[in-house]
Amino acid sequence: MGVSERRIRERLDARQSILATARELFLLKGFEATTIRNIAEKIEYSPSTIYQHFKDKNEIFYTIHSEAFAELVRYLNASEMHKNPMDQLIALGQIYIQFALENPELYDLMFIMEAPIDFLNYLEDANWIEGKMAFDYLKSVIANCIQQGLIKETDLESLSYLIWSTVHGLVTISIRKRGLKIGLSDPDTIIQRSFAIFSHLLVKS
Amino acid sequence: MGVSERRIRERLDARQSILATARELFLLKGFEATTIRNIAEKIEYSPSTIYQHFKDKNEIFYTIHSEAFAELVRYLNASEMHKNPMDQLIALGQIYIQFALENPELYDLMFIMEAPIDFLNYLEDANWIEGKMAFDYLKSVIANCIQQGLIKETDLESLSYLIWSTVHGLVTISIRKRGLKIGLSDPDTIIQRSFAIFSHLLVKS
DNA sequence: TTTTTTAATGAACAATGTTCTAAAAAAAAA
DNA sequence: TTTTTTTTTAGAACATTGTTCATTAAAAAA
Repeated sequence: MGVSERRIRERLDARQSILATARELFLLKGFEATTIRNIAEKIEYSPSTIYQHFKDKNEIFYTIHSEAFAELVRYLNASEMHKNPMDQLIALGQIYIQFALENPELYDLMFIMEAPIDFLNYLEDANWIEGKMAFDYLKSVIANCIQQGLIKETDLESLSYLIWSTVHGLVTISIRKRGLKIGLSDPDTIIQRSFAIFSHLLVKS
Repeated sequence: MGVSERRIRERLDARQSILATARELFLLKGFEATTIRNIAEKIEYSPSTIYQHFKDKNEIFYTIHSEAFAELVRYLNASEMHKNPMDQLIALGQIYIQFALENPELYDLMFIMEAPIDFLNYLEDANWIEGKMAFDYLKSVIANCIQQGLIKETDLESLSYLIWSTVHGLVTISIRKRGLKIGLSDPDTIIQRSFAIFSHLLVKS
């Protein structure tokens, strides 16, 4: 009988509507201003029902964070149009920056906020697979660059960490509003220019 | 009569003890876990008294944030032992990283957390002078490098932003715990190695 | 001593995440 | 169809939070 299947489907639907609403409110008002009661009200359930689907607020936002990684991957895939790994690497950086600037709240959740990592720490010895996969992908592209002699550097891990850090730094200064109130010209422009300088440094190395 | 002077002094003492306690608790337990009631209890005042000295919790932590900048400047001053501006620039980066790794909570408050900036936004058209001064100092050192032909780059602002972003990115990935759960080797080590690579890129440009 | 100004308090408010017990609904068994 | 069992939902309750406000205590001025 398909009754139990329907129940599973209903549970999944409820879960999905919680996530969709949480995400909507989060993008609209931010993490702290998105309350369990807000979410519950919008999906017309009681607050306590939400706790049958998620351990706590952090788990909800950990899940959204994971979904956001799927979107980032979709962005990054566009880099594979480039045959030359150096071109691909630079495209990767540009797309990463583009994703962050177009989805600052999601980027925040993925790479700055503590909530998702707090939930991860609650699960014992759980790895941050979303981050690890993205970093491994970056590493593989850089490895190609090295292999083809486009970059001469032996320490793959450190170079990858440097490149990630650089684009991460470029966008987080902006996202956490340290760039605005410092008298800089338009944030997006300076990020693009800074990345261009960094690309030149890399290519000529 | 010195009576009003004493009262001013007493007010300042109270203010200072609020700040000292807030800072102590913050370094121990973090921002959110440091409550107004915690602070009040420790200095043996009622919670409401604190609001006679500070508008809200954000103002307390904005003040601590400003004090932390004085400490950062103390760190950075050590870079002036170098005559060669390129050496100074690299020392600047290393000291900046050192400060962040030795005072991760303070660094968080200064460059990542939203609380101080939220308070700044409450004051209308207030500039982030602490950040601006630090950035201007960095710019001046880089300007010296350009002037002496050690770096060939016309866009001073973008290059400065790039260098700041890079060291900021290096340390924030670690501070917000994205480096740990990714299977990286020791965070401090990889940060040092990555910065060394970056230094080489800069020097050879 | 009396008046006025200043400082400090304690109670109270609204909002939060979360838990727990009881009710309602649905499914399974009789 | 009726009864029993299981699952789902709700509502009340708890402890905490930042913050405000009327009232009391203290200190300074007159």
